[in-house]
Amino acid sequence: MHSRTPASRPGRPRSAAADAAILAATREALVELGWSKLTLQDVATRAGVAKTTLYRRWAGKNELVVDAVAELFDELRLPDRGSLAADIEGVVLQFAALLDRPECRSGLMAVVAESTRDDLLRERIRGSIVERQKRLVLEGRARATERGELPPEPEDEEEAARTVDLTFDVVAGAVVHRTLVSGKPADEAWVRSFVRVLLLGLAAPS
Amino acid sequence: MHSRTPASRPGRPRSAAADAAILAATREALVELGWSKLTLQDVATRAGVAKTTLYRRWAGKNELVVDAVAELFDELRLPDRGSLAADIEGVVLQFAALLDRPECRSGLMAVVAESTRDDLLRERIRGSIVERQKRLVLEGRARATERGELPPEPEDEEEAARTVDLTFDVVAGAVVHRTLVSGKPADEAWVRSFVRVLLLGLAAPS
Amino acid sequence: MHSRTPASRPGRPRSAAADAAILAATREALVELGWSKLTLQDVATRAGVAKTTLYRRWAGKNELVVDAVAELFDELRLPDRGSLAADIEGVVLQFAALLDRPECRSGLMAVVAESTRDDLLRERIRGSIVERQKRLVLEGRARATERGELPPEPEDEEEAARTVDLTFDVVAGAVVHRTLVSGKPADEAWVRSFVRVLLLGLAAPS
Amino acid sequence: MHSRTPASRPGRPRSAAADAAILAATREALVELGWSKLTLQDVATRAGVAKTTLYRRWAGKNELVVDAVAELFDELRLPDRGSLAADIEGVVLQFAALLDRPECRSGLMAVVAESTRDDLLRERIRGSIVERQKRLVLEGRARATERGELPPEPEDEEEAARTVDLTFDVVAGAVVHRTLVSGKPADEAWVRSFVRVLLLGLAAPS
DNA sequence: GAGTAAACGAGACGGTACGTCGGGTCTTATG
DNA sequence: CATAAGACCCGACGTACCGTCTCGTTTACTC
Repeated sequence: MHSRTPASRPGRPRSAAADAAILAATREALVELGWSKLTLQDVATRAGVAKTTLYRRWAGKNELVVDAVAELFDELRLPDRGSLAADIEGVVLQFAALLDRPECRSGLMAVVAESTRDDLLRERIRGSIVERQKRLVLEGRARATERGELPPEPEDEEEAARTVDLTFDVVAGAVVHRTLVSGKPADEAWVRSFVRVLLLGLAAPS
Repeated sequence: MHSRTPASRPGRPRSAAADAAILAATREALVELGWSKLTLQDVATRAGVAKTTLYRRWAGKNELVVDAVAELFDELRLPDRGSLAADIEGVVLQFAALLDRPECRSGLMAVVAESTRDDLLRERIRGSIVERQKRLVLEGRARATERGELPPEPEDEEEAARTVDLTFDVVAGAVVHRTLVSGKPADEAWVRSFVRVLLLGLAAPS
Repeated sequence: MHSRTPASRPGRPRSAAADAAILAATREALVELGWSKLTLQDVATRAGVAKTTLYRRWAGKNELVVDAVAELFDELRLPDRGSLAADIEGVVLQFAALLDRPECRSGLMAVVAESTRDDLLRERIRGSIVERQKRLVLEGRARATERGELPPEPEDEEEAARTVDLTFDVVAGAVVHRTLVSGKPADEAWVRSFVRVLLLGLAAPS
Repeated sequence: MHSRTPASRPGRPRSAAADAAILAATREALVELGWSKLTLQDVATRAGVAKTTLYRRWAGKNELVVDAVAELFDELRLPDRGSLAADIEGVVLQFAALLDRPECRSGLMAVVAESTRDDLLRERIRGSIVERQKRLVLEGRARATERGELPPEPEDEEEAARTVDLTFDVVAGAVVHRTLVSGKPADEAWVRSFVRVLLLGLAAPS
């Protein structure tokens, strides 16, 4: 294993404070300017840092924004509200609130768009954002299985993973589409309808 | 009603051929370069047109790409395969194929990202792309209701519209998320699983 | 000889009023905008004329401005003030006043500058402006010779022409340089000093 | 006195070589293209420099060309040929040769034309070109006075300055007009005639 | 506590695209 | 035919941002 903490390399160490300041400044700039008008010089200035310092740590705008946005998603929590439906409603509302924050709206879609032509960037997004948050699905599923609300997990691990992926794509996709494409709020009423369809299907009697 | 066909305005009329050539050139450039490296000068050159001609018709890159991509979505058709599930599978596969085309991948997410800070652009996207394709949901729903696969539409018109919106967000969102965010193919197996969840719910016995 | 008055050519005849309006509009625009910011579209609009009409009559900006400025020089008159010195002073003051008008300042030097790379333009300037005004030198010289202020003209015609040219270059050049390059007014005091040098030479006792 | 050499300002210092390369490239482009077809991008490319570097140092085409042309004038020298007439003839011939160089012809008149509407530019021209070269008049005058060819300088300083200015306007103006407006060469014969008039006046017996 | 090596702030630099503007040509319908 | 209107192609404009570089300075660790 290569030295992760290189036993203090020679020379002046990188400022730890700078990283945090830069990410915060990036989010601040995203709020005020949005992705396309955000400039790295502006971020550097807001962070009280030189542009070179910024380039020493991130390869470019995309990578920086991925990291800045990724931190936001770690705030998500799966509440225990007693039933699967209520639990999902809770986390979906949090997710909707997150997507309502301008730094998230502007940044997330932009890097996803860039990632369609940049495989490294896609992997970075998947690693930093998508896969990290599948923990929520896993946790909810486990809790629901325990409660008897869902059938036991299939023994086939791949099959189980596919179900998690599908669930995540449906939930995340629906909320993102509602919020950013349709441009309507994912409010409590909508979330209730959505979770109903998710659990019971479209064909269920209303 | 104001004159829609202004009985020949003075001066040389705009070239009708130019519009089509520009939109085609835009898609071509999206395929080769992707959104972020696409330049209007390049599009103009491909279309055999001056840059000014392009700016006379569209306000900028965003508006141009929306129109170029919107045309693609009109190719979608709802096949009649005998059952609701099969119909949805059919159209979802078409949608997935569309999102697999580079001109669509690069362009669509980018303009959605821009639209988070530009209300006019969002409306343009909604009008040109989203609302236009809800026809597919309406048609599928009507056909399924006729077949007895879905309960009759609610009498409340707003309620009905909400259901259509929700269905569209779930379907479009899931496919987009699978394809562009998770970066995995929306192949037949995945579509079958997805439609099963959509119609019967997550809790359904497998 | 080709038909100068074409006995009514077929089709609509050219508007005679347009020419005058365009030249006047050109001078007006020169006053307000100067050479470099003057646009042909603007001139056309001021003249109440379409741009095509303008291009049908002049090859471009340079030719148009030469004609517009040339008209101004025809106002110059050689006054009879009784002595050669006084006559020259009179015409030089007129010339200075002309060069003080913005339409002249801006236009004249600009076309001269262009003419350094465009032989047709130089000939046009010479024909329309320079040679036309040598009449003043000829007239003044004749009058002075008659008065006995100058020796009789040399019999050699070329020699005589050379003297006229030299005189014109010295007078016109000095005034232009004073006014446009040195940027100081060619007022009465300066003109008096200048004419003294011109007639008596630098070495003359003051 | 404020720091002229600011003890090394922060940041990368400006490339000294770039300035010279740009001015040389400007003259080269003036020769090949002339003022009106000269583009800053082309100059930058010739100089092996980015367009931005050029704009960082000069406000625009006018300022750049003034500096590029001004350097040429510093080559002028007043030869000592033994008499005032011969000295003037010598420097006038140099001046004529200078005005025969395409980079000078195109550039000089163009910036003078622009300066009629731009006071800062006029001052720049005066400072960089006109006033600098009055040294030649001063030197010639001093030498001639010493030789007894000219009466001693007036004690009134303003009066003396006025004479210098007048001489400069007459000499420079005549040569410029002969060369650029009349479009004929200021060759030895012409220069001899001119200097004769300058020193002895028009009325002198030939 | 001097030496070394890297991080750092500042800003110049080579590029590239932007959106605008003017020149000059053309294509309409109208006079 | 000439004209008014305006679209069209072309190319330069001046600006902005990118990502790299080159300075002088600062801050640790090492010998």
